[in-house]
Amino acid sequence: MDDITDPANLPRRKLSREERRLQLIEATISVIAENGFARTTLGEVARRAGLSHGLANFHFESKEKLLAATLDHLSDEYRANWQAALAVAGPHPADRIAALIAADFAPVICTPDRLAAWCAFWGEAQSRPLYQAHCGSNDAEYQRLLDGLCRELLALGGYPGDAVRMARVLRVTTEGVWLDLMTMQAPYDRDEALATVWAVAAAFFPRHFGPEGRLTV
Amino acid sequence: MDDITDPANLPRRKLSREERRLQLIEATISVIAENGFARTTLGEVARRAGLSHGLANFHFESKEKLLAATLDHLSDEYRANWQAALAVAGPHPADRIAALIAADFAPVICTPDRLAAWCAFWGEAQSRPLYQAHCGSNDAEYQRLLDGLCRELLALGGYPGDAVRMARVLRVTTEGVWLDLMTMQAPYDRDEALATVWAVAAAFFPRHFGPEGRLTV
Amino acid sequence: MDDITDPANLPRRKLSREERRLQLIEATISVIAENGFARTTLGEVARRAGLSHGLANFHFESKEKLLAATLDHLSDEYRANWQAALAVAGPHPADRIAALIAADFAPVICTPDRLAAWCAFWGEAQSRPLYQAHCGSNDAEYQRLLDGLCRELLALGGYPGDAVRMARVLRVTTEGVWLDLMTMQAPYDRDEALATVWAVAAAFFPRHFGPEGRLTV
Amino acid sequence: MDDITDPANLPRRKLSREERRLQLIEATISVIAENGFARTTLGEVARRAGLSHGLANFHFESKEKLLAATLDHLSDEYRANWQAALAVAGPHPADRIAALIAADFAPVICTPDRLAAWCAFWGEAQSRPLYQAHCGSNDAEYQRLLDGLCRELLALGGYPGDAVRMARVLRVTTEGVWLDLMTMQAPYDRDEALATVWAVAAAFFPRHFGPEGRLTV
DNA sequence: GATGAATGAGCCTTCATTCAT
DNA sequence: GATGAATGAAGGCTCATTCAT
Repeated sequence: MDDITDPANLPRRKLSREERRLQLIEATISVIAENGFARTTLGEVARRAGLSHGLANFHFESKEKLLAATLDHLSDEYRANWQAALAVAGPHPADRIAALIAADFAPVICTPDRLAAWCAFWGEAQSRPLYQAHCGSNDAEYQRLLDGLCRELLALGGYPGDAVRMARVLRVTTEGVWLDLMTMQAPYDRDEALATVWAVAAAFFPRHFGPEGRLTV
Repeated sequence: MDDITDPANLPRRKLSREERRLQLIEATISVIAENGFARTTLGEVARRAGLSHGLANFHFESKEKLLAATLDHLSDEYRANWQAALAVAGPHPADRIAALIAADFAPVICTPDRLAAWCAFWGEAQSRPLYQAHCGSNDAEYQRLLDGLCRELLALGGYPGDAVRMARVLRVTTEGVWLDLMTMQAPYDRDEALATVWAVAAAFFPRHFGPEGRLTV
Repeated sequence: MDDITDPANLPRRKLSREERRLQLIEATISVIAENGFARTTLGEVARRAGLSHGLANFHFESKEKLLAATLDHLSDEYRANWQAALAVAGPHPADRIAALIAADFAPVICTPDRLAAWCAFWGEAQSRPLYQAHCGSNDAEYQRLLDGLCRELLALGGYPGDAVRMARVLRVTTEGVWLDLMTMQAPYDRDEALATVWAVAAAFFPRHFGPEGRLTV
Repeated sequence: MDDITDPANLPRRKLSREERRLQLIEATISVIAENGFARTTLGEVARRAGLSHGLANFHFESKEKLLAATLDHLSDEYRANWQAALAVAGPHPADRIAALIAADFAPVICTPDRLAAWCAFWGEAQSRPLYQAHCGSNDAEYQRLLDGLCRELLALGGYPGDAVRMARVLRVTTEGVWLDLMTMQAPYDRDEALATVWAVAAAFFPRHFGPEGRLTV
């Protein structure tokens, strides 16, 4: 009855807290991406994770907290991604800006599921306080960093213009092409998306960002 | 009891089909903006319009169709706005591009409610087929137009670069700053938003779009 | 504006009270037959009658009363039918019983719509008081008549058995084959239905009801 | 507060799936019988079962499927009843026909609630496809059996007549007296109902079915 | 008479949450 | 830890009824 060698007992083996949480968070991203915020239910999340209905509540206490944890996960993952990219980038501001741009289209980050989940969080007014609470500081950190890099490169290159606006354009262009990838019926591919953001950098910093997607420092 | 000024008697006043539909659509935009897609209920829409919930179904048959009609309304309104702007713009491509950019930030269009509603429709996976069906052709028309104008201006000004990408950047930058206006805790104002998009145009077409938000043809 | 020769005014011409009522009752029978009791709505009845929604209530005050009037109509029609059949039948009890049986399968009465409506009224518990109130006396009259005829024929023919039971069997067999016509996937036709009831009469009164559906008095 | 005898705690007691399903099906039969098809609501069914309305959907997914399960239950119960009766009946066709007739008036089957529910399913056009899908095969099996028995007895006894029609009359007479029990204000009792069907058998097969409800083989 | 907009009660269904096992 | 039965609030929708026009 309690034979641990019985295969029927195997699926029931208890996973660690953290493993279960991650499993449920990934399922949540997937469900949000596919069904949208409005039709994301705990039941569907649990089903996709191959778990029972009640377990999601057991691990996260409430749907609200599961969504918050999901947003946290996405935000941390995003931050870790660009930080890793920065770590291996050269010291020149153009290098670092290029690294940040490229990082946004890394295969781990620029996944259909993850893009759709981001869009859902942006679009849902209900989630705005959630978003502020969980991504606000990460976003602000990113923005300060990009602002600084643009200011440095502006000074180095003697370019005209407003660094804050340029940083903003770089950021929102990325978000915009992400939206395109979600919204359009026959969207362009990830390379074209990256090239589009690169074109912005090339327009702002023509002597550093070449037309062919290469740095020309 | 028969006091016609009694507000309780007002809802029973009959309006024409079109007036009621518009009233309900405006209420829908308002509710989506405030509560998000997931928490937009027929009941709340009706309450905000000061009507009974049954009336929404009477006029639109279902929630789905009310949302579709709302999206149609937004889409038509947006299209009418930029077409009107084009109608009074000069023939030069720079004039026309500037008109299109400015139109996106017209007070009628760039309303908090309307921006939030647009974002909600973009973000909700559930509404993607709806969006395609109701805005797809308008979007495509806008994009073709902007593509053509960029191509003309590129040729006229002897600028380097890819017209399609430039048109795309102009469009997604607008969407991006709209998102900022929705997402940020302390967003910049509409003028700064417009200036941001203008900065893109100035970077792409420096001899036509001056740094001060003025055409320099 | 009030040109009576304008063809557009023709469909609006006001019908007499009785014509409208009949029109609505026929529509009700049709809707009950097709959709069943549970899905019979005033709206559908009005639509099928080609009239406006509110008119049904205007003429019948409530749905309940429309159904009652429909049942009255069916009941009166049924009664009128067998009374007419009796009026032209000979005086012999066998003649009169045969006339009653045949009357139940007259093309005017034994219509799919009407059968289905009868079944609906029988089946719907809710309508049982309604049924009693509106058909009870007609049913009782019919039953007394048939009881009497069976008693006479029993005496005349020297048959054994209980007249009341025989009358009951004749009646319920008719109802039963009606139900068959409604319930079965591939029911037999009206002639076979009539032959079935005739077979009962032939079993009870073999010297009067021949095997070939002919009286053998 | 934790008193297990407190009735308020009872509903929270968990039962197995099958027990709950049966409980809800019995409640459904009862509500259909009392209120009719049109006024059978999940809420009323749940209330009568002493459960929450959500549970009905939990166990049956939809009202439609609850009704289908109810019909299945009735149909299986009916079939099991006459099969059990056949199992203990003698081999002679008259014995078997008599067993079938008597089975239809067994106290378990011929309950007011169950009769009313049957009538409701017959009468409601909406439920006709449901009926075909769930009772069609059982009905056909019963009919084939009765056809065969009548044919055998006809041959054995040298009776004139059409076996199929006789079988049909036996069946519809049963249904008809059932309807009487439902429809009439002061119906006769179950014994008289049985005697009525017996009278039919006696008329068809006089040398086997005696006038006193006894087989005379 | 006739129309159809408007109301609101009531239904079916979904789903977050609780909790006995 | 894990399961899944049970609850009940809330949402979408239908429809009988009312009533201004």
